[in-house]
Amino acid sequence: MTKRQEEVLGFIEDFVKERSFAPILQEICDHFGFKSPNAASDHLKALAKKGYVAWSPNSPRSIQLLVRRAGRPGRTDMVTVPLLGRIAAGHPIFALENVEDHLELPRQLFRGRKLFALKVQGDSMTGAGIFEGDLAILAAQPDFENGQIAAVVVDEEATLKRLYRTSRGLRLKAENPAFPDRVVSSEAARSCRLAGILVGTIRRF
Amino acid sequence: MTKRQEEVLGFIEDFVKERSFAPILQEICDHFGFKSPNAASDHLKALAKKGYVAWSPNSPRSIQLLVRRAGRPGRTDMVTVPLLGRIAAGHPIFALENVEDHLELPRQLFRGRKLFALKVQGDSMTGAGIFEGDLAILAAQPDFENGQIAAVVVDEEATLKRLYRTSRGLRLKAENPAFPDRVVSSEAARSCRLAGILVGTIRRF
DNA sequence: TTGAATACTGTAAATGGTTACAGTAGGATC
DNA sequence: GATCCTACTGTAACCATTTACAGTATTCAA
Repeated sequence: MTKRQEEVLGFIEDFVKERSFAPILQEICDHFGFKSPNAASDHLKALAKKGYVAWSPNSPRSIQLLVRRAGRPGRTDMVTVPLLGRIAAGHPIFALENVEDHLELPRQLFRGRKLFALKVQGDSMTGAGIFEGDLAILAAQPDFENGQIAAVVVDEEATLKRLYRTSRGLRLKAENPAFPDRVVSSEAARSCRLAGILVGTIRRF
Repeated sequence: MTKRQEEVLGFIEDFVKERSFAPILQEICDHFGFKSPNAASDHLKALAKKGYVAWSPNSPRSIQLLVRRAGRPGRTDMVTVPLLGRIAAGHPIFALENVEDHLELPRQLFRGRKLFALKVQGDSMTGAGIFEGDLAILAAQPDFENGQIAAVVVDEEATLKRLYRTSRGLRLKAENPAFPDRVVSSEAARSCRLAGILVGTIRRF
């Protein structure tokens, strides 16, 4: 592949990436300043001959890219956030068996380093604007500050609650009058692990 | 989306999956046995109006799928979503002077193509779990379906409300008993523009 | 130094594909 | 009973896009 052909192929790749369909000959010409559609056509014939692209005769925008080349570097720094399902009490939170899916999110969107996501179940936090089906984004952290919302693993289950330290132990407060507070004594607190604190929510309509 | 429209959309998805470019109208017609290209054209117009596809006029094979339904792998490409501030009634929504900031989001996180964001002000939609300070992600669309939450520009201001078509005009319903409904008559509807429909929210704690 | 490939310009024909306009029929809504 | 939306048929105009044909200049290998 010549240098020029590589440039043309690169342009087509970029075009497809951005618009999700291939350019017409004229658009290739416009980009490079060619004054005849045959300039683009010639390049495509060469690329087809060498196996980089294919297209159907008489069909606009039918160019197919046949070779996947090294991807260009992305500008935004992304984090892959695991969407966790059931969190078993005995297992480490990030165990592979817990991972149901992955989200790719821009790193700077939410604060915190070790991020993970949970799908909200139940209505215990509706008072804080957190509803069933929301994605809760959490930062894995060993500690919390009074009044923060966090995911706590108690009895083999992860629940989202507002946390307070009290003289009698840990207080888990739901943001919904229908759900009573729950106090975990300091002794029992060993069977109760802080999974992470809430840094954000995402809801899709 | 009607059953037939879903079938057409499904065919386009399959076609793109297999051949990596969109079909022409005639190919859609061939598949369904339509005898006029307008049959396919009509379906596409309906799908476009509802935000499922987009295409460029006079451009063969330029149909873009806007909603990711079946869990396609696809690498994460990003959209730059403008965070809009004050939306002046006379100006185009995307006017540069409106843009306060930009968000980089994974394209497949929210459906819709022309995305923009607004910072929620006020408590009129708390019943729908939308609170002051939330980022509302909206898709610019010319039309809506009954009951959808949308940003409407009335009197130089953008408000988020649930929309209904009624015999007397457009009904803007707040999701908070403290805020009364508002009905915009068909005549006054000219001074009231649909900016976009709500596709998601993001909250940062 | 000849031939073959690359890298284009320029014009025009041919055709592929979209769109416009007109119309039919059924179902839903009010 | 009027009106609107869906779901098509049919014809034809319009134009977008490809392709054919003819030609120039440069590079590179045999």
